[in-house]
Amino acid sequence: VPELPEVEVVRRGLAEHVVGRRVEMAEFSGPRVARRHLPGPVDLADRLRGRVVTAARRRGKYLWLELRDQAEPAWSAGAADPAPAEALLVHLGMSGQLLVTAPDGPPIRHEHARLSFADGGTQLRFVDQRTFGGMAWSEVGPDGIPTTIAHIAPDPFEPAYDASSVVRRLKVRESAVKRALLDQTLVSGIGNIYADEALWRAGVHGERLARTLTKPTLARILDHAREVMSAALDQGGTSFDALYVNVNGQSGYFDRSLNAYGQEGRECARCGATIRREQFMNRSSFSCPRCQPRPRSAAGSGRTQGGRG
DNA sequence: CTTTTCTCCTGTATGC
DNA sequence: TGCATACAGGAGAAAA
Repeated sequence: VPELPEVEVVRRGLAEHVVGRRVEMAEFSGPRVARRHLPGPVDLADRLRGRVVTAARRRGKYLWLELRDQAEPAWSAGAADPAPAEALLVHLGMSGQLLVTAPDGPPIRHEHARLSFADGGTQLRFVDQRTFGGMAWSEVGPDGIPTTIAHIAPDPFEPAYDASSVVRRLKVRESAVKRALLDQTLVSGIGNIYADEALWRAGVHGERLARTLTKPTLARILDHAREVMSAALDQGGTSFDALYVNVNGQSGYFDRSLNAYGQEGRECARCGATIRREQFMNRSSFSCPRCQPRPRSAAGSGRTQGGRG
């Protein structure tokens, strides 16, 4: 499941293998992969053809290829402001992969999009088993962010990220703190795995109401989220090779030293208690029963009681 | 307006 | 062995 660190690994791969190249042709398997692009896949392909990829950028779990008409910045000659860029926006969803492959190979299973380049070199393919991910075209706003994801908050690694502002918004949230951490309009990049890890590190149960936690505690949770994602990114850089922009959320990164997520039945690394698994927001949550005691009253609402043994 | 639930999808694991 | 079911879950639409 690609969260911020995994998406960043992909972005780096794109920066290395795709930036600077001119798109010769884009092909899409059908409307679903381009469902966020309302004019449809044919229009999307038209918008990509002939454009030069000038950058690979990311906010949270979204990434995008910046598109311009030429590689050389027109403004370097000393004219006016640069023309606003456009972007091919990509979200990997749960199972999306961007793969750099040899040109003109046979379709990969679940391949939904393919970009070929004018240099005749490697191709970029979007492969997604569950097709929760997708691609869309977007203008880029004056802040450098595609306008279609203007509602996505800065992630903890951006200069625009303001932790104290996030804490203030958490302080008035009428919902469980884990639900808030997963809200990409509050802070982006955190998914189920790193939310559980951050809460474990902070020693806070995810179903506690956000507004009942102190500001220092909320700040600590956010700091832990950034730190655990940073550590994961350090480890994730390895599973990469020349022709393979790895997105393989499965094998490559599962060596991550997780303390809570997926650790049901194992000993808590801090206190030795047995890590438990509970259902929350119809998802699995993992926590330490001793380090992260449940709130007294049901905080998150919804179906919170674990139904699995 | 804020918050919660529902829906999309398919490979893998588990149960009877 | 075979078939049915649970599960993984990000994000936006829809509902409350």
